[in-house]
Amino acid sequence: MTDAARRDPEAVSNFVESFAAQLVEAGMQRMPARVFAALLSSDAGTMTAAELGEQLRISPAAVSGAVRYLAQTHMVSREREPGSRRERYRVHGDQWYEALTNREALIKRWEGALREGVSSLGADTPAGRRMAETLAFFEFVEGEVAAMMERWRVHREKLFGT
Amino acid sequence: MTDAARRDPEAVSNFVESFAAQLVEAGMQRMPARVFAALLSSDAGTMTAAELGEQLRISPAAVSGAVRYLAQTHMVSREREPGSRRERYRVHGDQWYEALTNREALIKRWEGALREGVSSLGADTPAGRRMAETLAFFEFVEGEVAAMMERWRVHREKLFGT
DNA sequence: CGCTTACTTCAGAATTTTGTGAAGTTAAGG
DNA sequence: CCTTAACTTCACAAAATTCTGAAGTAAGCG
Repeated sequence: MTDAARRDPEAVSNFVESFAAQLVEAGMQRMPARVFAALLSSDAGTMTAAELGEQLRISPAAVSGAVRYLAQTHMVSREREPGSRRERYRVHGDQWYEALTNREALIKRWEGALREGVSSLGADTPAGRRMAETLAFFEFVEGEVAAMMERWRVHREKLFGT
Repeated sequence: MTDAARRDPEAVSNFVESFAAQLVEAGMQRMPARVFAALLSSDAGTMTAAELGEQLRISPAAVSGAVRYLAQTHMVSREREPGSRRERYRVHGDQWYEALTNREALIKRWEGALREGVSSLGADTPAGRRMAETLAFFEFVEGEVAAMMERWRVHREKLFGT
């Protein structure tokens, strides 16, 4: 292990907390944000519940809650080491930001609410027309995001190799 | 005014509250979400502070706070009717979702935090490499979003005319 | 000028959210 | 089977946030 590669726990912690703070500002809950940042900055890309609790100074209950949220939103995955009841949580490196970008369920619900708005306020009213346009925008974005992620994969390969 | 265009206050209110609830779920604060939904579903696309307070049953203080937030994030604009100190708040129809999409300041800060992470954890460590890749992703997205919005304007014109 | 209307700011009450300890559940290991 | 380790759930205390009423500021109007 080179000097550059030796991890300074304080530097790691500084980064974890400052990156987590940015995620919080973007609307993420505090504990999930901290847990996620810790995983992101771990060399293996995985940590156990105990390691997370120790680094972040939080209770097992807090780890459990944060991890459940992160798994539900596909930001991390859970792995069971065979023949053990210790779990490992992993950032999927190239998949978590796809989860971030792909808010499909959310957009679908917005679209539902807007469609309802168009029909209940009347498609022939100014407000109804405004909502129909907004709806068209979301439908457009939905299609574009998929194409963008495909271009990213190509771009990524060019930058970092296969 | 046709029957279809006559506004049923209860239908409007139902839509406002349900759309606001979706915005809240996406991370927006409650009052800004309700105020924004009310503006979006108004025929004129503008409302005064008094109208907002009455429809949403909230105090002038709450209107003031919500509107300040919405103006800061470019979701609505404030207009002064000349020769009056009554203000009108307006959804810019085709601009608010651009504001939603264009989280440039946010992304810039994420990039800053990640750059710091790469250098403090070491560009030659596994964690550093993971963060460098994440950083590249955000840089990529930044460029793509601008192009996507340009395509939207073209698409929009095709759907709704100039 | 002063009155009045419209918005803003601020302190605090009320609500909501968050994180903990403790008890509960599950499954490995003896 | 029984013990114990690992995670989960739950009730509650603490902390943070939200919204209000009241006081403050500014600008039109007489």
